[in-house]
Order: sequence, then structure tokens, then C-alpha cells
Amino acid sequence: MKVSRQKWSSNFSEWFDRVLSEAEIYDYGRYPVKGVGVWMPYGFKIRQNIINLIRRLLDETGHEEVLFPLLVPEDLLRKESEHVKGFEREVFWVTKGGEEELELKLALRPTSEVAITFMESLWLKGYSQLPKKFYQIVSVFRYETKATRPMIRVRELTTFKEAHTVHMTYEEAAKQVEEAVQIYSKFFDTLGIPYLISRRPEWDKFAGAEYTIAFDTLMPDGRALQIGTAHHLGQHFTKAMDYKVTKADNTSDYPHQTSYGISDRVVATVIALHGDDHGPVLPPSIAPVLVVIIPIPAKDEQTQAKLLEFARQINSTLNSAGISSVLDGSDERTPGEKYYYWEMRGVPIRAEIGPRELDNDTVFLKRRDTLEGKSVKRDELVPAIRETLATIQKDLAERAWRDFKERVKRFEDIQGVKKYLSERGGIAEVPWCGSETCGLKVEEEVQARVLGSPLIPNGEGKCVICGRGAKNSLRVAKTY
RNA sequence: GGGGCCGUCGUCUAGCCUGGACUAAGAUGCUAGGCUUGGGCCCUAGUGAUCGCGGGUUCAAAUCCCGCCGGCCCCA
Repeated sequence: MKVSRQKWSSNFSEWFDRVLSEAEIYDYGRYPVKGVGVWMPYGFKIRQNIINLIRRLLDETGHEEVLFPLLVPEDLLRKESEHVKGFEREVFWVTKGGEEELELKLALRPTSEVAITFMESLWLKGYSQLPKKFYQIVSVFRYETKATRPMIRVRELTTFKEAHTVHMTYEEAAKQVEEAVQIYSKFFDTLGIPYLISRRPEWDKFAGAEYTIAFDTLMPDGRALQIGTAHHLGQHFTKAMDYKVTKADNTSDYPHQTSYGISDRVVATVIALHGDDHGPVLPPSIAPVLVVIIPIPAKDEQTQAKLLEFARQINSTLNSAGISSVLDGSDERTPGEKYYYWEMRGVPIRAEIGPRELDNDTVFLKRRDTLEGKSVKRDELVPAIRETLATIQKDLAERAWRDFKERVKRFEDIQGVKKYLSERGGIAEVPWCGSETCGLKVEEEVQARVLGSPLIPNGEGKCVICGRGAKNSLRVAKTY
């Protein structure tokens, strides 16, 4: 029984909304504030596992976790002028305390560059204290004016992992951006999420950055989604806040900074990319439940009792082997109903235990992704499950990458891009002279957004707008 | 930024255009019981909505009008 991906691919938006609510992951649109969602227990666990993963990757590369206040005073937020301009329209303001009008408005942080830079200026005074790498995982607020969408465009990003680093030189900060790119690559690889790394164009870099490197993936409907960014902030913030560090030669200078972030969108992507018409398929690397055990009832009570005991033993064997499993032993629902229930929750492996298994001392395993089943001897169960989980993990990533690569296409003329993006959707790459005028012209012509250019320039071909020799490729896509 | 659609038991949907017999219907879920159980089976009973919120029109509003809140879609 092969699971189709018809609904998943042809009506992704509906599929996604349904999965979030039916699998009890995220309740969106019912809490009476626009653009916010509620993480339900199962969704919270998925989110938690993803957070733990990034936390581990950051901790093991010398990042230190901190927690900054949610409130940022207006004057601080306004210190860096480019930065404010970029965010001004989407800041939530606290203007009252009780009955009193506040003298100084307080922003709900849209991101924390200024807040963190301010404290860094108090903490890090000498070059020997650098480099320094902080991160926090917090809620940030953005007053989105465009249509909000569950997890993908929200007003409260509940899972904003932002890292902030301080360095003595431009080069060292640039190296840090490279490390960030490596960490994120590893992170997305572990989640089986395919991505394209681009340098964002000048007109679309982070407000207050020297340059921005971004990770984009593709949703099933062919629209690109930004899932991670890393910014070289140069001395923009440290100069704006007049923050200097004493160097080895006893002179002082403004330090260089970087910042890089990921958000709830990663969770959305993990759920979305590996899905099919029965729901999501969670990669074993983050699935809250790896194995669900479903007993198939026997005809007589005596066998039934033995069978349940068998199932309980299997459950405890797995759990003590560190494989998180759940026994769905209730007799309220039929096995078939349970299959659908746990498939909607994306549990990677289903273990069926019925009279046949009891007789043969075996367990019947079914993979969530392919629905292929096989019978396994009881004493080979743990290694068999480990192996199957690893295979699922690998296959999910491979399938996602295959789908992704098929949809990243190079074109030499603008008409082809236009047709491609409006028909199938995906990411189109074209030769580009490097000028902003031509870049914006491309966006206008094909009615899509520029994602940026490869980090290693590809100068082949002629600019699709002006016909001059290309300096690099330009990537365009319909975006979220 | 522009345009359109929508909000009715926990969920999905009917009713709205053309106001009155709507005391708001059905499915699903949930609760209890029975029958089943290797892919959502069936039967019985029960539960459950002052029709998003506020105002207006009217003898009469789920239905018409205005405002707000929230959701979805299309275009820039």
C-alpha cells in the first residue's frame, strides 16, 4: 500500500492546516489574537526536539546561552538608523503601564541586536575577552501586515534562535559567518531539509548588515521559504552605540559583530517536506515517538491476555534500549483507526503484534514513509528497529533533496523563468550582470522575489536583462 | 498596498440570496452500552451552538445594514 502525495502536493496550504490541527501540533486561528498560535503537547515535543538539536550544535561550538529581556527601550532601538528603518513598521510598542502613559515607549523585541550590543559594551571591554558567542531562544514580535500563516508568518515568533557574536576584526567576523553556515547546514541535514545557500542582494540584506547569507528551501507548492539567515554586521551597531574595545597595542576600536537566526519555520518545514496524504512523516532524529506498538486483538481472552503482555514487554524492551515507544493498547478503537491516528502524528515505525506474532515470537514492523512491512524475530528487534530508523532518516532526506534539486533550474532567458515559476514553481537561476537595476527588473518581469546569488560566483552566460556578461547567477522564486 | 471569500454544537457542513413554522438540521467527535477488531465496521442512547463581537433596521434577524475582531484565497 503506497501512500499517495496527491493532496500534499496539489493543495499544500490546506494539507498543512489540517495536519497541524488533526495531529494536535499547533492550534492556530482560534486564540483570539491575530497571527499567533498555540503549541499543543505533541507539537511542543517536536519543537523541543528541534530546539535541543540546535542547542547541542551551538553549545559544542562554543556558544553560550543567555536570556535577554523582552522589552527594548525606544531610544536604544533607534540607535542604529538603518536597523530601525528596516523594522519600524512592524514593531509592537508598549506605551502604557497600568493607567499611566509611559515616558519612554518600550518595544517588544523584533530581534535583539541592539539589546545585546548594549550589554556587550558593558561586559566585553578588552580584546582578550573576544571572540564571544552568545545565543538565546526566545519569542520575538513582528507586527506583520501581510497575511499571516500558521508557523510560517506569525506575529509572535515563539522559537526564535538568535546567535550574536563579537570579534576584533572584520575577517574574524566573516569567518564566524562561515561557521554559522556550517552549523546550520549540519542542522538542516539532520532534519533532512534540503536548502540553497545564497548571498542576499544588497537591496534585501538584513537592516544594518554588511551582508546576509540565507538558507532557502522549497515548500511542496513550489514557493521558496527562508529558513535561516546569517549576517555580517560589521561595525554598524558598535559604532552606532559607540562601543569600543581595547586592542593589544592599547589603542581601541569598534568590534565587529555577526548575528544569525532560525525560527518556527524550521518546525513547519520538517512537518511539511516529508509529508504525504496520511499526514507528516517525522524524521527519526526529532520524532517524539519513534515506534508505536499496536496490538491486534485475538479471538479468545486467554490469547488476548498473553498478547498484551507480549506487547508490554516489547514496549519496555524498546524504551530501555533508548528507543522511545508507545503502546496503544486501548480496545476502544480498532487497529485500523489507530493506524490512521499515528500516521497523522508522523511516527516513523509501527509495530503490530497479533496472534501470528505471538505464535512465531516475532514483531511485524511497518515503515511510515513507504508503508513497507516486514516480520522481525523478537531477539533481533532492537537492532532491526535501529537499522530501519536509520534507513528512514536517510531515505527521507534523499527524497526531499531529489524533489528539491528537480525544482532548481537554470534558464538563459527571462521568458523561460516566467513560465517555469508560474506553472510549476521552484527556484530559477539566471545569469546576471550584478546591477541592482537588472535585479529589480527580473523581480518585476517574472513577478517573483530574488533570493540572491551563489557564494561562489558563477559568471557564465549573459545577463537576462541587459545582455552584458554575467558576474554571477541570480536566483528567483515565488516566496512566502 | 489592492481585490475577493468566509465566521453557525469540540470539528466539518446545511440554512443566509428571497427576514417569520429555526424550538437552528446533518455528519463527525465525545460519554455510556452492545457488536466488531490484520487499514477509519455497525447498532442504541446521551452530550453538545443565546449562529465571532458590538451597534442599527424591523412587529420579527443566523438571515438585511454599519463598525470591529479573526480566518482563507488571488494579485502587487
